[in-house]
Parts: sequence; structure tokens; C-alpha cells
Amino acid sequence: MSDLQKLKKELAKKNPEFWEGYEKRFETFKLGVLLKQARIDAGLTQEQIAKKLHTSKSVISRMENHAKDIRLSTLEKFAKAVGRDIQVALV
Amino acid sequence: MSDLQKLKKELAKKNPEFWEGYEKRFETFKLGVLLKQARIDAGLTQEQIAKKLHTSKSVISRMENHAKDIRLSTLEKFAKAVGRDIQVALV
DNA sequence: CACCTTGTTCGCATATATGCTAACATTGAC
DNA sequence: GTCAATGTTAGCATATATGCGAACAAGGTG
Repeated sequence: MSDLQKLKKELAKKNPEFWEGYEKRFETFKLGVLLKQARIDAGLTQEQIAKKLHTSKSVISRMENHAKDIRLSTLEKFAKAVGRDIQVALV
Repeated sequence: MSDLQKLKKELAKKNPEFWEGYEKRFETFKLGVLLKQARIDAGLTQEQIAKKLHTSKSVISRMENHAKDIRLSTLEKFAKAVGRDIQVALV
């Protein structure tokens, strides 16, 4: 077991409610960062993307911050708006 | 001939009108094939996966046949059940 | 200071995926 | 032929993402 795993386990014991669902939040975080970075790389603001997709900036913000349970079709729309495409793989 | 080509041919034979608007459905089709192949590679039936995920086989069948608007969390559950994980990239 | 841009969050209505059961088709074994 | 295993589809109820407007916060600029 790695040191990180040991630390997690120890902390989970001391403070269960925080570590409940930790991994899930991390995945969300990662994908959100990916989306945000793609948008910034494209040189666009949330509002500009919103306009491209005929929606509002609040929708874009939510996508970047709560991306875990996003639908593939929604993710694809975002990708197109920043001039990219999505690729899904089972690894 | 690739498996995909074989499958296409088989489907075309069974259901000629399937090819109306084929391109529109191709993305869905591809992901469905990916899921099905992953399941078969893992040596599992739809019902066995259903049991792992505490759900029913009809749900699994629908995932493999209408995968376009699947949620990432749902896709991830499927992946775990076949001993894999998902990877999403913007390309 | 006021003002503007950008981004976030909340509440609500709507759209759609998900989960279930039952019926049905197909294939293979006997 | 019957039977069992596997997969597909349809209808319905429920869960949840999506879309929207408004309010709010932070940062920059005059």
C-alpha cells in the first residue's frame, strides 16, 4: 500500500464524512479542469461559448464545475464549441 | 474483414432500412460496439453485468444499443463492471 | 468611488436518462 | 419439436441533467 493510500485510510477513519465520496469529487474536478482549460486554450469566455451553443453562461459554468454526471451529448457540444472533439476509451 | 464490418453487413442484411440516415447514428453505434466488445472481452453476459450493478439486463442492452446520450457516471459503472475504466479526452 | 466583465450559485421548470417488468426473438442443446 | 439462455424492445415511474433568469462575488479600469 502506498503512503498516499495509507494516509487516506487513516484520515478516513478520523473524519469519515469528508472522505465519503472523495474519489468521485476528484474525478469531477479533473474533467472540469479539462473543460475549462480547453475553453481557455480556445481563447473564449464562458459567455462566448454560451452564445455559440445558444444557451447561457450559467450553464457553461456548471459544466465546468460539476462535470461528473454530464451526458456525452452535452460534453460533445462543449467540445465542438471550443473547436475540439471528444474521445472516449475503455482502458 | 473486421468485426465492425462483419457486424455492419449482418445488420444490413437483417434490416436494410437501417442504412437510412446511417451517418447520424454512427457515433452512437461506435460507442455501443465498444461497450459490447468490452463486455465480451470480459467474458460476461448482459445478465451477469446487470447483477454486478444490481440492475436488470434490459438496462445493459439499452446501454449497448443507445449509448449516445449516456451519462459519464453510467458509462463508468459499466466500465467498472467489465474490469475497465473510462478515459475521456478532448482531441 | 462607480462601472464593467467574467464567473458562480440558486431556485424552478422542463427534457431526458435511468430502472423496472413483461413480452418477444433468436440461438443452441436435447 | 421443447426447453433454456441470451439479448432486444416497449411502456411506465422515477431520478437527474439541462436550461433559464436573477442575484451575487471578484478583478480590473475609468
